[in-house]
Amino acid sequence: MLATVAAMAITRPGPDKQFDRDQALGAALGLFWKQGYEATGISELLDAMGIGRQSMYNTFGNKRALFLEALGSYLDRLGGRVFAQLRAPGSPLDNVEKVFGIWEEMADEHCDSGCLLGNTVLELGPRDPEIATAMQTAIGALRREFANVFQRAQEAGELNSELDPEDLAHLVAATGQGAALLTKAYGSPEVGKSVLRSLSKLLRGT
Amino acid sequence: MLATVAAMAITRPGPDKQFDRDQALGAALGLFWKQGYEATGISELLDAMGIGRQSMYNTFGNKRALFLEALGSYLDRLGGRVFAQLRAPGSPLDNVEKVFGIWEEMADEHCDSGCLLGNTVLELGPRDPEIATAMQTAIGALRREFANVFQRAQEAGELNSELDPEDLAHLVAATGQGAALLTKAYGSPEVGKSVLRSLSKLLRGT
DNA sequence: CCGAACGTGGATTGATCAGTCCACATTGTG
DNA sequence: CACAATGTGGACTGATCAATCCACGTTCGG
Repeated sequence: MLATVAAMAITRPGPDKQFDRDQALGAALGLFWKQGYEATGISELLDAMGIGRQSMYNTFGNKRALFLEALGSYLDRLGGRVFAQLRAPGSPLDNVEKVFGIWEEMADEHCDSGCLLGNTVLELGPRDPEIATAMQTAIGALRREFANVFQRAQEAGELNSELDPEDLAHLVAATGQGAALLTKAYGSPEVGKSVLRSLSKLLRGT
Repeated sequence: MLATVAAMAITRPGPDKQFDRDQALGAALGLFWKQGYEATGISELLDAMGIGRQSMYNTFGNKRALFLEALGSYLDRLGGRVFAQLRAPGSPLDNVEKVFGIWEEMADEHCDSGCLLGNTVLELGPRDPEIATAMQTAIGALRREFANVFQRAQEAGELNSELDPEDLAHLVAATGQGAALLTKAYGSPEVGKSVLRSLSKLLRGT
């Protein structure tokens, strides 16, 4: 499971850790996100996390486990925002566009990192079946949520009912990934944002 | 330059190479394409190419140069087909859909490899400025060609003239990359093909 | 106040990698 | 036939990597 293990509640003897676990994990996430798994070395991670070697191994296990935790926190955080927005009351198509807004915000703040989900699919998918399966699951969850919201949009008369909600969900997932890739390719958010706005227009039927 | 250096025309003494350079390059391309640059080792390359270590270094220089040649041949081959189709006489929008057909064909034949252009952007873009620039150039050339064809489509009345051809070109480039990514994520061509067909429908105005 | 348990950091290890060295085989030339 | 030039393959090298070992400092329980 990629789900983060809940922090141990039992009090135990000995000194507490001298660093903030979540902050260290966030620093590791930033590096993995921008550089990828293999291109990020342990020493580099330790510098960014501000902790020593043994502390990292004691706390997270090994490099792969650290990466899995960082990936899980990324998916939880981003997925949480996106899913909440898609399920929010109000116009379904407006909610889709608000999700595009979240993605544009990400492009602004992380224009040279892309999307960790897509990055991981390409780098680790071919040689790590467990990660590949987890990524399929994450994409599938996103697609299902979009399919639902497109279904509601059709029922509300906001969307051409000849289109298949499942296919549109695939299209949105693919275009979102492509926008993240172009954003990283150019190191600037403008192209990716233009992509999302064009897709909005097409979905609106113009 | 990524352009392949023309084979030397001058005859020279000594024995000829005992292998087919293009075939060896193709084998290397297949591995880099599927696995990425770092995940592909020299020994693995040599096995697939069917040649010895020293032959590879004599012929291609080093791993990076071998990769650049493989990448160049990929871009030349695929770009050649796509550009020719976009410039072909006839309906501009039909030509766009025929390019989608080329991409679907690629998804069928290489469903677990994705697109080497996108793969390279994500893996090597952040730490190899020369490659990053080359990838920007390749994407830019593709985008320009699509923008031209969308312009012609609008002049022919095939496409809503309120849309910006440049933005649409970005959208198509992004969605194509996203479709390749989803194809690799699932290891099957169906999702990617559905994405391209949905995009076709939307471009046709439903 | 002492001792056990834990966190920490520097030194070390074993594996793996790209790249090189060198001896040998093969071919064309004088 | 012999020499020179080139292609080839196995052994080797130096660097880098993740991961471990071990000695030290700190904190809490009895």
